[in-house]
Amino acid sequence: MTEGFRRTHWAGELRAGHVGERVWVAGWVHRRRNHGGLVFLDVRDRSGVVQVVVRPEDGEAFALAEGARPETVVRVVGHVRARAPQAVNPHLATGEVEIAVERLEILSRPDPLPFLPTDRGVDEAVRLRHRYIDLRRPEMLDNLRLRHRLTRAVRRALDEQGFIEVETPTMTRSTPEGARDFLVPSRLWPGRFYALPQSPQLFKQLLMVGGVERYYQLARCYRDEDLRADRQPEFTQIDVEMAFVEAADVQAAVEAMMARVFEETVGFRLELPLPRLSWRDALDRYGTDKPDLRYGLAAVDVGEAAAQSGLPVLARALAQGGAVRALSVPDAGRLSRRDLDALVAAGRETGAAVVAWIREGDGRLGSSFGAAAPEEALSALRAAAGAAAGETVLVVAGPLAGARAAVGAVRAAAARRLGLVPEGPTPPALLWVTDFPLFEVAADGRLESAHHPFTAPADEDLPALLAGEGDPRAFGSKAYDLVLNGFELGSGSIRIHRTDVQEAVFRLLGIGPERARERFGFLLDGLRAGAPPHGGIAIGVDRLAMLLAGASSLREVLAFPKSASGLDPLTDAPAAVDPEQLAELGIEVRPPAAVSGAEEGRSP
RNA sequence: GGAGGCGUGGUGUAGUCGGUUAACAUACGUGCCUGUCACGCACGAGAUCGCGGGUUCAAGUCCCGUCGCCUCCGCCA
Repeated sequence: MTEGFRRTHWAGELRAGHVGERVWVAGWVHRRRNHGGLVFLDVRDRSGVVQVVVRPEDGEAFALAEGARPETVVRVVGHVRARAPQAVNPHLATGEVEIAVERLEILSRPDPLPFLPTDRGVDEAVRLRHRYIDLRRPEMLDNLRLRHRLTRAVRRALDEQGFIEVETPTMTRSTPEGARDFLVPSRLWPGRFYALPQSPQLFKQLLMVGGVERYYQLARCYRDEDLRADRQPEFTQIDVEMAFVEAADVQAAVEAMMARVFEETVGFRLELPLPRLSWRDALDRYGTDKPDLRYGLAAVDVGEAAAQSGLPVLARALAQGGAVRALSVPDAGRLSRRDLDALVAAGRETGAAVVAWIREGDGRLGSSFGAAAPEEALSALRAAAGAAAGETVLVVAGPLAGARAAVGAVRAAAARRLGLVPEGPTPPALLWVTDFPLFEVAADGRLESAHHPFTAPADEDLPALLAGEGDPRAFGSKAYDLVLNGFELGSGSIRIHRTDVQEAVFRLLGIGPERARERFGFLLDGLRAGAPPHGGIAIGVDRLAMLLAGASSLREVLAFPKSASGLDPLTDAPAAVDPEQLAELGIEVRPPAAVSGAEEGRSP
């Protein structure tokens, strides 16, 4: 080996077995302990930390070591030697050895840094502004590594199943429906815009028409909507599409992939096939289409008991065509009155007309139905709810949608307060939610696609759809969701591959032939070119990585995330551009006052 | 678009009912220290309390506005 910036070993890999070897190690000074006549440098690289010992008799190296601040970039040449027994550090993987320095080189001296990787509790805004320092923290490197293992497992699993990775454009055309687009102005065609894809949906369908048959891509997607802890404006999907398949085939392919992902990221062996839950059952029992099944607390329909209970509030809800559902909570007296009030409040917020509780105490029943509520009625409701002795029953009533939503809210709040929600990623609750409706009714009464407009209807509803008969709101679809620990991980469907079916769906959605032609003409032409039956799914990589890492924010598994307001704290994007650039694009901007205000308001 | 929380030396925090010199830890600088590993000890420098306005004899503290960060609702086919 010749001179230069090379190294022979990773710092973190040195063990007793290396004792006596002459090694070259390079990295950052993690910590320095200067005892005057003896200096310890902890040298950190990607693999970990190793202690380097420098003594006055080491000459130049000693002078350099004394001046080596944390995060100085160094290379160390020296011999690995065993530490004296009393000097062994059991907390360090390399704690049995140290490097006796022979030569120390300073490769780069840092300015005083806003924070050090060893600092705890640094504000996230500061971390993001100086992400290159933050990424040196082992936790961040671990998250990046986990994400790498995740995408590697995806590629291996899909490759083995015969999928081909194909890239699709990120500069494409805006299609209506769905989220807002990010637009890219065209210089060659002033006044026209590309759009960044919200997903490669139409391209992957055309790849099926194109005979690719099995496609996948780790696709960047862009949606201009407000952010959340689990939502960034640009994100990555495992985009999958297959020809000549039914839903079960797509699901089987994804399950094999997920099994590999869990195995290679968190070392967990998934049991296959994954459980299936119909959309209707998910809503009836858990009050959400993405239930967290790491805990039970399933709701039961207690409409009959409610009708016979004589309780006026329940009778009223039923008379208005509503539903009454009940949830048995094994609280063993752990839920305080205040907890119960909070659960009731959580349920009320979602639009249930009634949220009440019935509990056992001192050998009699108490409830929030009021003192006048007959004990037999409460007892009958408890029995209908399947409550065991000591369990508290929560009753919700109202219009079906409100009652379902309340079940979901109360169930989640109860699980949280009872500590039923595990912290880490394993054991996971991964399942399929199937049999989504084809349409749902928007606030303004119009039909919208529950999944997206290219989702195939259920076979039994196809004739009615084509004939323009029946109630579209009752049509089923071939859509399915993959749900992990209460998060929607992915969404997929068997697609429409017949032009007449696609046109019928557009018609019901209020998309006329001209508009369909204008927006989706290339898809309709494709379907006319001999389209195979096909279907697929898109799975959120960021969200999956977040859950596997046990993180509570997407930002922890992204190297360079955006802030909650969509700003990039590192580059300060989005930023104003030169007037010349705008002129070239034929764009005039009315500068909002906020742009200059943002500059002044920024903290130094 | 809406609601809430937060903003004080580089970093993380304290600062009571408005009151005199804004405190602590750490990082930073200088010196001492030969077995530490969150090394230790001493000394030093470092803040117009996010920004703008207002109330007051007096504002880090109260009021209004604004910017930023975080969380949630709306939104996200």
